[in-house]
Amino acid sequence: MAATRRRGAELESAIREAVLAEVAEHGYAGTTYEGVAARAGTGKPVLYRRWPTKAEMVLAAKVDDFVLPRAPDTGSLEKDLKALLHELRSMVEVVGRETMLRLLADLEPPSMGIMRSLLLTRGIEATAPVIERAWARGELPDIDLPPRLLSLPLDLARHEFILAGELPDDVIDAIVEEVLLPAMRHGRSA
Amino acid sequence: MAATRRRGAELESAIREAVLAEVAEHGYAGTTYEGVAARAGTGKPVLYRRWPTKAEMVLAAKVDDFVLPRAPDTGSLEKDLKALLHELRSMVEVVGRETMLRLLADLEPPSMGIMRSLLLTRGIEATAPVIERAWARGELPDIDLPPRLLSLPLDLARHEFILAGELPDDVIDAIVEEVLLPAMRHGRSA
DNA sequence: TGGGTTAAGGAACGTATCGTAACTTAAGGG
DNA sequence: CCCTTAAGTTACGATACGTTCCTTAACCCA
Repeated sequence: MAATRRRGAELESAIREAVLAEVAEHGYAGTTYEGVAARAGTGKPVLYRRWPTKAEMVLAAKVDDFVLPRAPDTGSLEKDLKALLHELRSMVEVVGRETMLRLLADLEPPSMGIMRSLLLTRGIEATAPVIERAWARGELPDIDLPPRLLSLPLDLARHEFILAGELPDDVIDAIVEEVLLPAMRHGRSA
Repeated sequence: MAATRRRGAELESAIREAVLAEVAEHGYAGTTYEGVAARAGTGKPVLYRRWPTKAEMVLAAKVDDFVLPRAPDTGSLEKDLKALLHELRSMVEVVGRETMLRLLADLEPPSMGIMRSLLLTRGIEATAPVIERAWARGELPDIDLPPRLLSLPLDLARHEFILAGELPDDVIDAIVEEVLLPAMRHGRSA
């Protein structure tokens, strides 16, 4: 049928687009190897050769959506933190609650570790510049915060999103005002 | 074949035991209507008549495992909080990470809301007595903490368990010392 | 106690997806 | 230009799904 036969990057990106489209259209649970293969104009064996499980296939297609949230310098720690969580919200909404939960449930040790450290590392990396700016402004004592405190903002927001399926503005405000600011202003140094 | 035919509570508890055994043996993903029916000595239609989805069937069997963690009075807020998280650990280990994640992913609005408010309510109820004892000891200013701060201990522990699959002692210590105590001692009142 | 209603028990169905196994034949490299 | 690799295609058995139908035991109530 197909006079031509794709290889390498061309094929991979066609598959990637098919995976994303299927997940967007039918959800993670409704995404199947057969559906992806059909949409990508290829066959199941081509997919199985690359990813032994659906979870790894979806993760490979979605991994670029796990971007690093970057908070703008708003002039204050409180506003920076709120801006950071707004950034995160856009990000998790792209990934989606169902996909996030099923990836966490389906992925096995090798890939699971990658995803976990990706979430953790990003959580710390994203918050670090916000803290450094607060130091520069004199809003926080100039001592290192423990890693757990650095990952706290994204951890709390993620937990909220996983449970509630959304992250409304007032919840962001409450997290920042009631939890993050007190903990960071008075937290133990590392 | 069966000269006798069970009904009501007798049948329900046989099914319940079968669900728990199947989940324990094959995991949530490996649990099927057919497996449960076979183990309970009944048929699939009997199960489908009661629960339209596997998630609701498992939730019904597991709901009693979502107990309220009770922290003993250890004499200090710090130790009370650590004891509370140790209690929670026993609880979530019974439910299991995979079951927790897949229930969160599979349950639909009606049952999902029940589970969510169950987690949230328990999280607040479990922490409240710990805070009251801290007030009595003079360890905390005698002002109401916002609900988000009350649910924070179990929220953080749950998030850790969901991501890491375990909740080691040193993580409990770090959560309490680096996050919970600073936040609670200096948190805004409600 | 008898008659009627409910639902348990059992079997079978078509459908969908899984994961794998062949086979052919383009595509790309030496 | 040959030769290795792997894309594309078809087909397979196995498993679980969700449903339908039928029988008859268990229970309720008159």
